Amino acid sequence: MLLYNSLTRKRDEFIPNEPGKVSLYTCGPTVYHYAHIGNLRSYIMEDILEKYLRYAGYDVTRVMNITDVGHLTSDADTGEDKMLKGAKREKKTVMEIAKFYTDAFFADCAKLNIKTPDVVAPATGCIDEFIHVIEGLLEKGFAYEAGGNIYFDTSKLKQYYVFNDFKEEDLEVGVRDGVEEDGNKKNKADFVLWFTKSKFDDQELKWDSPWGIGYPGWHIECSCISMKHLGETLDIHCGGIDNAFPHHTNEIAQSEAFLGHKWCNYWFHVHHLNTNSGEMSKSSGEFLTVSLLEEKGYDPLVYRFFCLGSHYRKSLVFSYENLDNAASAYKKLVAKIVSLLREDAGEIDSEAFDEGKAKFTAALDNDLNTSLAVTALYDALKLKTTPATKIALINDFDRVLGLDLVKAAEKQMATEDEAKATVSDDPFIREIEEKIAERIAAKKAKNYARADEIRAELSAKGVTLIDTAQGTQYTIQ
RNA sequence: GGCGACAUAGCCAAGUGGUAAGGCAGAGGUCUGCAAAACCUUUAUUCCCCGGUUCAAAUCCGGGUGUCGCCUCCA
Repeated sequence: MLLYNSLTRKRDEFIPNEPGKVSLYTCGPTVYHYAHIGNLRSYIMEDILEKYLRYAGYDVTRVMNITDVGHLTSDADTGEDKMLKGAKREKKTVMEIAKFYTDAFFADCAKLNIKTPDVVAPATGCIDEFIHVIEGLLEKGFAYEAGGNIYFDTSKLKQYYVFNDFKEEDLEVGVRDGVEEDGNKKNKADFVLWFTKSKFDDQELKWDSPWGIGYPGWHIECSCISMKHLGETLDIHCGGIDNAFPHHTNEIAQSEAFLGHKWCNYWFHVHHLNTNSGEMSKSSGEFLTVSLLEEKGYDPLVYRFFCLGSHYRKSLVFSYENLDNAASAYKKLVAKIVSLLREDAGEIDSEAFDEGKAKFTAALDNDLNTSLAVTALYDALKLKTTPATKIALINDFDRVLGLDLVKAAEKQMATEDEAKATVSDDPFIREIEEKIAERIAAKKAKNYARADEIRAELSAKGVTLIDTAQGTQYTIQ
């Protein structure tokens, strides 16, 4: 399998450290607010990666952190802790905020068929490990104390900028508003491992440490949580592209300085979801969440399908027009599967099955080409073979794609059958059925004006009539 | 200013040197009294631009242009 690796900047053949096993680490959310659908695009694409690795036969262990402390809005001591900000906004404690938004995050993931990682580790549960690693870095001379805080010394590394060919003198400090230079740093790129001096006296969560009471820097948590659960080497590290620098760069710096050897081989970065007006953000424009899409009548899986139509290394533009596009394609797929399920299933033709499957794996083997994998799904439906074979293929693909297509089709069939079988004990249903009978009679008598009138009447009550070969069917809104 | 990614029809996209897949939308048709659905047909002489290499370039090379991202909050 070929996988683009941000470290080498090309597609590399994926070879795990231990044959047959994959250790996978994902930067999880900072649980100070709801995740927006741009955040969730990353988790959807990472879910595809995880599921495809499993599909390909690997024994995968996936770990995700939950950032529930110490993530400042700026790296200098002047920034505000995001968790604290969230707590203030909602007049709750930091722990209450963390619990609430962690649950909300996994609820969104469930709706999008994103598998919960094998290990989910909140940062606040690993303080001892953070302290242990920081102590090690101090001992080895990779860290120093200044102004009460512990900093990582990037000048001690042979190569610090691993993902970008940055030259320190070219970097602009304070390119964004609200970011100030921290005078305690020896080098521009140094970063905080542990804070003891904070301007925020009301920082709720603090721990004792050899350097005084304080709290960890943001970057240290991912390194430590990964090492705690996955050991000294890691196969794939995932995250959004914006995290490549500085977050992942810092993770590599501190992990490899501490371990004294190469840490992670493959870096998988998902590009951003944008809107027509630019990057999606929590602070500007419409705050797009899964719940909002649901309110607007979209099945969350339609959003997943929308994401699969594009490649994870391309930025994708979100618009309702594009989502409608996906919704309509999804609906058509389900309808096709419904008609397949109503046919005689027949036997599974293993030759056709293998042919369909080969296209699918070829697509995903090539740097997770989900768009082509979806095409393989369409191709499977077009194969000249039995419905049983097609359904088997769709179910097989869905282990990776997670679109619940057969499930959705079965649900639709059940609704249709139920509507047919319902006996008229409900007066409204009885009225509808009487009207339909009257309309059929009118049609027979070629009284089309009356037939259309009845259809309009029912339509006003939210009942849509559809004439099919099997007779008139109706749906109630 | 520096670094990186990307650029293919109205939209989403495939394509990794051999003459432009697929999906959505649109158009025309078949079937229906009409709708709807379904099915069939159709929609890029050309891949951001300009050079170059080659028998052959969307694909390789050089130079531009544009969009997005990063340069200490973001996925």
